Amino acid sequence: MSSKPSPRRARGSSTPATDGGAAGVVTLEMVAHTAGVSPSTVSRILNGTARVSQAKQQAVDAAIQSLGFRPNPVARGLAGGRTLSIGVLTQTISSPFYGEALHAIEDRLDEAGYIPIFVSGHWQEVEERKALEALIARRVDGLIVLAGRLSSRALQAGAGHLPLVVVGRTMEGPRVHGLTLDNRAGAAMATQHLIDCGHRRIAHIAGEPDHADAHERLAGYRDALDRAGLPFDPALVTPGDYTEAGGLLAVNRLLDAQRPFTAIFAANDQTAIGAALGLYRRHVRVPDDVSLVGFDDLAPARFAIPPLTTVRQPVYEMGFQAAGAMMALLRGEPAQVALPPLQLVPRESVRRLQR
Amino acid sequence: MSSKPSPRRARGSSTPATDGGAAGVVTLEMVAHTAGVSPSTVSRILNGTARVSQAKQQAVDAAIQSLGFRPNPVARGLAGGRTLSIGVLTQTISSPFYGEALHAIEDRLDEAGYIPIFVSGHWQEVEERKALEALIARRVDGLIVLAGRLSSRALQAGAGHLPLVVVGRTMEGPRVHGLTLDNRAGAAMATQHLIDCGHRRIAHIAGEPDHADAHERLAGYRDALDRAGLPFDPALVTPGDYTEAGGLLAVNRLLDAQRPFTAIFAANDQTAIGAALGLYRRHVRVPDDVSLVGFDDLAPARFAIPPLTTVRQPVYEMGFQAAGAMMALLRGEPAQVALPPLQLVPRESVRRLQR
DNA sequence: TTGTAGGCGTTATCAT
DNA sequence: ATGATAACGCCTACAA
Repeated sequence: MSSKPSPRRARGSSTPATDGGAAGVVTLEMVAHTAGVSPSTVSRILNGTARVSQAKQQAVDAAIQSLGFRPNPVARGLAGGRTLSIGVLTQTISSPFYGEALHAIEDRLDEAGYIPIFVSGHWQEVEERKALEALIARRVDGLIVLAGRLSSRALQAGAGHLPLVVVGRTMEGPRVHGLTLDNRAGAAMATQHLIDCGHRRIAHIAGEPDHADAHERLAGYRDALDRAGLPFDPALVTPGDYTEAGGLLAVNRLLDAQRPFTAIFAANDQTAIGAALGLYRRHVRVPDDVSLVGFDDLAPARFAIPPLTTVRQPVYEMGFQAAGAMMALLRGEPAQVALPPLQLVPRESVRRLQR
Repeated sequence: MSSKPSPRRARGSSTPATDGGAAGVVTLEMVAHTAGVSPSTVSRILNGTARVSQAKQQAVDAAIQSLGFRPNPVARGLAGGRTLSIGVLTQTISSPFYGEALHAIEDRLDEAGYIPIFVSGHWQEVEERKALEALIARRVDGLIVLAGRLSSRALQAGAGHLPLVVVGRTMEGPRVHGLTLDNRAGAAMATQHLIDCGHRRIAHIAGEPDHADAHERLAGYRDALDRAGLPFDPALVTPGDYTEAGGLLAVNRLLDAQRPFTAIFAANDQTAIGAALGLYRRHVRVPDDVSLVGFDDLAPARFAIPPLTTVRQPVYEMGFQAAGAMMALLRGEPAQVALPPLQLVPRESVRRLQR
């Protein structure tokens, strides 16, 4: 004989419950019951896994409505292996730069019924690795990585079999996709703009030394100089770290070096804004005395004093496309992405030199 | 007789696997097996649910190590009802203001082994409600809400039995906690500073009309005026919307009104920065012609030109404390939070008037 | 202290 | 097309 130990909770109890639908208690099984079908049928309807008769379809739909049923993603994750969640490894959740990308990822994923799970790596390998593990333990269905220090190999290994989309890096593979922007061309564009305005002695405040894009931007700066037949003067290049404070320090070094220049191309907007403050402190006027160009076109650039001429990076678009690429990978399709090109946004921080 | 249909996947197979620990395949059952104990024992050790003998303790620890076992949160969520995740309803993931709070929440939660799940409400009731539902469907263990439009009642109802921490609102209850800052006092502080510097005709650019804190800041502004025996001139108060663009527009209105003023207290930093640009455009110098004070002390304030005098809101701290309060609620303890007070941060946008 | 067994809410396989 | 039924990986009431 089968003695049935009291279950932990009465299940599928026939209490229709007057509770109007307090979240969380309505199960698929209850839906099946009130619709007079089997749980499998309900599941099929929910997932479109197979065709079902009109009659049952309707009955189930009705039951779902009246009971206010919401499938439990946790149970789904366990049973089906899909959690409808995508892990997003970012560097700082509050980054002015990536914030917009996160926003976009959220928007795009939401469209598809997915939810992003954000974790921060803080630009540190160990943390990034930990974060990746946490995500995988959470059984995310895919991984989107925004920049970071982890090597591509480590990422691939870390992701295992999960589809992977990496922003800011070129990667290709069956379940892997990388999205990049042409930093070098963008930097050349910025520099060229200064040259077009008659500047000949153009300084550059570089980015964080071990970010690949910092090197690319420096290369773009040199490209433009070369193309214009202008000499490259190492004394006019000084390191920054992509922060305002770094820009401030850098511009002081530049000024102290006594090497004349009429314009500065900063590796990003934050650096440019810091530089602008540095110039202000030393009573060097922008753009009257020195012209300034940034890179990124974050919100603060538009309201800087004076408004900052910069190179627009389609950050939101990048996030959106990254998420889109992930959805494609998940469907087993190749990821097709077309990012809008970088664009120069002329504002008021550059002066055209008289001659 | 019982015919056993082939299971979906071989389970607890005795294959030790040379895979060194490819994430996700090692189950608690396998740990139990290699440690020579029952699964419940392993579970108990993992959760500290009961005392176990030293010997088994060691054996299990060893097994966990060697197998590289990581408990599956999804399964845990299903079985135990705890997902070790906290839902965080924010308004915009890329908000310069809440970004820092999110960062803090992440930090604090991480300490406790929890993970935040961020969703955005975009300041819209319907979205906020949807977001809340999504979080609950995901079986988060608690809810942290950052501002928003949802009424406290709706929040309470939406959260159901889940512990709830709300930032920017006063709420109390057994499983509910609200964190607030004294916006009114902060605004009074800012205004008082201007008064102390000799300003008598002080304009105010208000915040988003239907944010409670906008009203509080306006009230604080009036408080200071009253205390100093200065008249309140409605013509010197104009609405803003907490954005730079709003500040720009507002300052134009102020200037066009031809009503003299020597200082502006803006409802937040973004507004102040927009106002600064507006003044710059009209060739009104800050602080020489007009002094300017903001509110929040976000990063851009420090590098504005000139650096903005403002009232520091401990945003990071708020996020940190909110998460801490949640952890307390989860332990069944009352939430104790002590936020640092608001502080005036004098920088360079205020001029002391000669007399 | 430890083990056994049933259950969490779904999905997927097999059979009809 | 539909229904049983086992399984996903873990937790916990109960028994020992």
